[in-house]
Amino acid sequence: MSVRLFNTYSRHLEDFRPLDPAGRQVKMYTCGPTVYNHAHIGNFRAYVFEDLLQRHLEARGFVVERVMNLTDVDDKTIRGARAAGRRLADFTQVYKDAFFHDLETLRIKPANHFPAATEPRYVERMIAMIGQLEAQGIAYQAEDRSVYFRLAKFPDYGKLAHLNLDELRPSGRVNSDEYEKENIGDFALWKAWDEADGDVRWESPWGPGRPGWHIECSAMATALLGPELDIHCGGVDNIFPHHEAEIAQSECCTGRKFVRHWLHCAHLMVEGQKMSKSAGNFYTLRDLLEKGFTGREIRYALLTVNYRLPLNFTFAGLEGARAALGRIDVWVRRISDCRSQIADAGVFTGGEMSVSLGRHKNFFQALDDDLNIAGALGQLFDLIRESNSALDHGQFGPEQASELLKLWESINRVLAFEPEAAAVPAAVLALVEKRQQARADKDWQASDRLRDEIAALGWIVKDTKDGPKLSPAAA
RNA sequence: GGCGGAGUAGCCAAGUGGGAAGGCCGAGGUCUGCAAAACCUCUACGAGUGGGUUCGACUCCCACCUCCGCCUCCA
Repeated sequence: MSVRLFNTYSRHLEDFRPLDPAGRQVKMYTCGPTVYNHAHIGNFRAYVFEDLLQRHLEARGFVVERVMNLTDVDDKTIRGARAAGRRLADFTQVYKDAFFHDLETLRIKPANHFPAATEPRYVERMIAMIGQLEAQGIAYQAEDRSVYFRLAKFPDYGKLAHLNLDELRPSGRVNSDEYEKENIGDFALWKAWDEADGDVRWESPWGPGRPGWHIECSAMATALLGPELDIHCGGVDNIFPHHEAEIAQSECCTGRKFVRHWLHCAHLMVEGQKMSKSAGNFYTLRDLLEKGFTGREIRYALLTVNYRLPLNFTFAGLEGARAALGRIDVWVRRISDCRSQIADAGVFTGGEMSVSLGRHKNFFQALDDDLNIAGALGQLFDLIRESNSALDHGQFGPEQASELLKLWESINRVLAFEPEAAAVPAAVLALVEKRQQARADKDWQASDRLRDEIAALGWIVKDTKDGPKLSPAAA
């Protein structure tokens, strides 16, 4: 079975086929952050979804080359830099660094390229593309000295969003004083400099200014991945007008179909409410880390709902994520321990790995179906229950455990849920030793006191039939 | 007004024209010095509401209600 993905353009599930004749190389572009503040969990939902997509494609044998852009010049970054009294590049660098740190916390695989809009080679390319559009009569400079895309020249505009532009009703945002444009829908390719921009300016054939937002993605995507992309992702709010504009610019410049598969993830709600600063439910990653949640717990919470459905992000959900991960942790540790044991012929009576192999296969088949993560996790938890039961009944030996761990590793390469292997301090190990002696002596008071001492050092000790097990107190 | 998405247990959530996955929480039990874990069992006679098609509808169709998104630079 092949990977099937919902394509925003066709509004249908489609078999995924990359352009590469060998069917292996995948060119993937993902819209990245505008670095004017810390990214919020809504942003990260999109990045976690894109990470799952990449990892699953890799599990299916594809080689993914991914680009994620950084928008480091626009109205918001310029405004922020001015308010902070800093140079634009210094201002955005803070948020770029924070962004990369956050990606690591959430175990998101780094893209192969993180191009920034202000890099000279990309600004040059944007100017070149605008020049090309102007030569074709598609771009024009208006009286305000900005350069616009002439929508009348691109009839396909609106097809991605399935909007009929003739029926568009003016919303409150449109009636700005942009009367210089030929058509209300024409979007900026080059924004002429004005005083509010300060020293943020590049020279161009149309005078000083800066690139429009949309051209940035077209320039960087085609520079790094070529004229045709296999996959382009973003949040649903990027569909219109950003991605429409990207299609228009790119296809007019290259004469080729820009993107084969468009994927967009739905928005996130917080505690059933729209996330907004005024509602007080606006969270960045660091807000949640300060509340004691870990990156992988947040990753789990962001990942467990299919990307096309709205996700209700709640603290109860985070607690649930913590508990579910704890269940996985215990299971992984259990089969790891089982593997490292010498087979006990008296207990081990033969395994039934066919069940587990079936679950493993089903896990990946669920993801093939437009990243059905809930279905896939259902298979994983069935696998956990079945193998736990087999362990309890002695129908499981080191060889089976070894096989099962390999299956888990391939699953974890997609989920990235495995706990960090925290090194146990020698002091804790020494206390555990002493406690074992106390238990052997049936000195329960000493045993309980030692358990408290171990807890005070941040570790929880549990007595299983295979001996004491340690785990960090805070997941 | 146009276009699109969604309503399944206390919470999250999946598949399916014919027995309603899975996770969290909860209850009982086995095990255990205790605790925890693990394991076993139980928890929606019903799927927003009302119709219709069908031998049979949570699934298909229609209407209505509610929520969410987009409608010119918010993931």
